[in-house]
Amino acid sequence: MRLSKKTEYALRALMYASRFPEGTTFQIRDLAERNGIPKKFLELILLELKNAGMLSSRRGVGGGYLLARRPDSIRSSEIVEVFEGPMAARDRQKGSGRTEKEGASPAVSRLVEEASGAAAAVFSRSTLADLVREEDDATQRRRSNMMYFI
Amino acid sequence: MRLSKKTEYALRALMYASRFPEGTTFQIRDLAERNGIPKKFLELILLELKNAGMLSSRRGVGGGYLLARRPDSIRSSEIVEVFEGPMAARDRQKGSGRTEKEGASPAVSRLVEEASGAAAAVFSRSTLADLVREEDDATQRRRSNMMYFI
DNA sequence: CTATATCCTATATTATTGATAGGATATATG
DNA sequence: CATATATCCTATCAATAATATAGGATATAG
Repeated sequence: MRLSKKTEYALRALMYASRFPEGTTFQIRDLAERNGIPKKFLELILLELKNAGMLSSRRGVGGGYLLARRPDSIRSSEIVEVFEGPMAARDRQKGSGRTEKEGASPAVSRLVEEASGAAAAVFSRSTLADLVREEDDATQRRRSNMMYFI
Repeated sequence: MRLSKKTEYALRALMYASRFPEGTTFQIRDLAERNGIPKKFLELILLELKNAGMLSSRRGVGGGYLLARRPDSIRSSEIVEVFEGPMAARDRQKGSGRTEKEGASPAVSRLVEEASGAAAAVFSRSTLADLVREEDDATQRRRSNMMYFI
């Protein structure tokens, strides 16, 4: 299972956004520079996240982006699905959907959907707040380990 | 989660192979024609499956391919991994592996690996024999449904 | 009015996937 | 041994998707 750069950048961007106090904005330029993400590419991504309702923005001087929802209310699965599309095909009504692939085997399709569902469940159990917390913990652990060598 | 055409064709090919009595061969041409798979493309796929030890072959007149192992001993995960690569990064020894992506967040990497692992587990629980059986059941059910409308 | 920063659409670039091409090699059979 | 058959192998092409850049339009604070 591989995430596209877009998704990876989006996750990192939202983690970055989570670190700002509620109501304060950050600028694309800073986010891009500090995280080594191409600025123009990042613009497109933040726009999509805004359209998905996870970010909001203020234009013009002193403007920027900010989280539109609390980090603990944003599931990782929501973020991933913005860029990777729906992870498991769901609520298809029989006959109407374009679920019927050309020569696809029903058994194979079913297996793939089960696997997708299992992966989706993992992303659903994780929130943006979890990711930020885990990242901080990892950084903390790294610091402690270094202390041993002083 | 999406499987490449190669993987999809490989699964279908092995299911096809499973339906032949042990020790008897089938030809690429027939498999390709009956399943709507480009013949030359299929050649490459069967060759990879042979190199992976799932098929064996006899060349020349009267030759062809045949399963090298019993269908119930071949996990779907093995087949998928031939074409999609290892599903979950495992047994990496610290420092030596090329697991360190450029600006990747540890928390994100960990999440992706957990999701991959969950998907991989699903494929691991399924065997080629399961797929064939399920396919037959589905076909049977479709027939029964049709009977209602006579 | 001007500097700033998001918004929007189009295009370019690169990588991956899907598919073809053409012959080399092995082998059963007459 | 000649021939037809079928796998084996490597190279290349074509189509698509992913990644990235370009250039301005629009809004807004001061």
